[in-house]
Amino acid sequence: MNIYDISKQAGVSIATVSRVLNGSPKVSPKTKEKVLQVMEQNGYVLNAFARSLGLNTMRTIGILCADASDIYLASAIYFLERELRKNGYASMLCCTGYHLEERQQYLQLLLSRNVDALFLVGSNFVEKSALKNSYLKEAAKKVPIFILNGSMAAKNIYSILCDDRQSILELTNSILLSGSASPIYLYRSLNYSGKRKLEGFLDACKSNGIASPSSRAFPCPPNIMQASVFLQDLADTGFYFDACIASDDELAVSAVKYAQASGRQVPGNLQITGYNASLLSVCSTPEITTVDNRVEFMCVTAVSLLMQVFDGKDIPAQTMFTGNIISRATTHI
Amino acid sequence: MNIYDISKQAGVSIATVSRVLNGSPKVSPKTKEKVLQVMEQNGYVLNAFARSLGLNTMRTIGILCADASDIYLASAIYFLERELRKNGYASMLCCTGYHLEERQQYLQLLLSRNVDALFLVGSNFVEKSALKNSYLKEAAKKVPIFILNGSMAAKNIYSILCDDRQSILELTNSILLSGSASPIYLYRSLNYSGKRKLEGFLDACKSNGIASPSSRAFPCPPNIMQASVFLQDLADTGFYFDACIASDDELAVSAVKYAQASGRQVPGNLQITGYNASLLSVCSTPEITTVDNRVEFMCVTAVSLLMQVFDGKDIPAQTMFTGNIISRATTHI
DNA sequence: TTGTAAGCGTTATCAC
DNA sequence: GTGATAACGCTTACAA
Repeated sequence: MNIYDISKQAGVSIATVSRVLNGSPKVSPKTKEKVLQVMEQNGYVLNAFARSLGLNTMRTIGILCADASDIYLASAIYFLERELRKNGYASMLCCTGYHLEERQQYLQLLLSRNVDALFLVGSNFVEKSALKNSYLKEAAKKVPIFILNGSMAAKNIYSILCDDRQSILELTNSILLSGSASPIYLYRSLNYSGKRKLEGFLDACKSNGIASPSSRAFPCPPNIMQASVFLQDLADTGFYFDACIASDDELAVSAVKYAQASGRQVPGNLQITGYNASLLSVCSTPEITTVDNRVEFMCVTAVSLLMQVFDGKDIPAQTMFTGNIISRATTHI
Repeated sequence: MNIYDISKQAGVSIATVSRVLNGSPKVSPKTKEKVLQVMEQNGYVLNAFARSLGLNTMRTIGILCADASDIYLASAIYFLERELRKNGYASMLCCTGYHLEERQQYLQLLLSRNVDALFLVGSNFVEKSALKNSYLKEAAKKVPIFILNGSMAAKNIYSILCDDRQSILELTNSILLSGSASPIYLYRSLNYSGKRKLEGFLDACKSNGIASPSSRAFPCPPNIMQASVFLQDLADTGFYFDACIASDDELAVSAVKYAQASGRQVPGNLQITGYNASLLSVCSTPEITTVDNRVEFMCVTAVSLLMQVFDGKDIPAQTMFTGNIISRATTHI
């Protein structure tokens, strides 16, 4: 059942059928009615492939992320998909893992499906070496690329991100102001966002006269228990700290677990903060002070910017917004 | 740049170019070499739309779920996408929310994109009334449908799920055996999986001589704090319970929070269990005893079954597997 | 307001 | 092995 069949039965040309299909105003109500009726009767469905071939678009956007099961990335995917759908675009999802080679390969997979644009969610997509990023620049020649929560300067590549440096800076300042004098910073990776957060911590320490701040920043093992043990070991070496600024909520949970296991009072003699305002931050007891980096806002904005690009408008290469500190029970702030 | 251009430059016909493109063995090495060289020189890329039109498939699978930010659904999406990609299929994601109307609408969206099959993740897709499920049967006439963690009998619809009833039954039995005499069951919704879990609880209570078990099952408010307050209120009415069997980890976290707020010892005079073996179950302190319902296994199996369907093989309409109780610190088991 | 006809870039079926 | 040529089902000038 295609538009030829419909056109015959309705006694019109295929062009008219197509016009009805695309809601053209240049069809008489009567004709339109008739055509729709015939379509209805025959359970006609439009062939997306044929339409795509003509229009050279399938109104589909590719979403790349390292791991859709990550609680933060998952929420970003959710919001992106919702906004895209509102605008009539479908979402093609691809989880790349954390290796450059796979990222390149899966990006090709999406491009080969002729997506109209790409969203890269998470700052791990931007490598330090320009050479390793060249595949992105190459891809950007075909479709606009949006990097969410990461940044990279190149033609047809747009970045949108929370000012993580500023958030951690303010958070650390508040923690120091509220009585802590020996903060430590805990992180997992130093991708773009990771580096910015670390900068925020270091800068806050410096401006508050904390000695050798970089010796107070620690890379932590990935899982909750391991990270908790790591802190216990650190404390056992005699290294003193009275505040843990964690780069994400999961790491903050580890700190809470460490505190509970070693009998330290939170926030009494150990303040703890997380990042992302995820469900994890309220699952722990006490509930964790964290930073809302406005995933929903980021996604809504990103989609809105994409639509502007499609409309041929000129948009800024980078859009940065501020986060919001959510004070809870693990701090005095 | 299309195959006509290539064929001209290479001095062959478009059919030969197409054969090279599709790795047909019926091309002489020399010709193949030449064609590939011309393609390379011109940076030729195949047009996915045209190919799809010819083949009538784009090797794309639609994944429908209520909410991709849900920690359980997110992991399912992750595993599904990974497995599909391994088999050369892309994934189109659509989050439907929890309303029937939207589910129908978004299912149409995916069908209109000509996906080759549909995965419905979560038992909320199956309605109680057969009439409300008719849209699924209709869709199944076009493409095979897989329901993950739910069940429905119809042609071209396949179900794959964990035996949640059995898991909760065993869990409840163990809890009762370990000393609790007044268990309560906490749940959020009574979709297919929800009903099965409740049955497991009720059956276990009956076989252990617990009086009027159905008066011991409670629907809870959605968010963590509200559910915790709900339990406090319940206790305040004088209703006694010494074990909380929760239908998911988040609800179990609420129970832990209630216990901590009201000074009850866990598991001393209150045992608590969750479900899903999610990150939430280890974020809480004490870590929560839970059921691993094997999301990864479910997804890997589902994709494998789909590939068998594509191969024209006959597969069972329903596949059910057992869960695995993970004993942690909130129980005596 | 409607119709004709030329694309869109492949794959598939023949014949040679 | 290779080449013509007909689908595939739609959009869209251009004509009427």
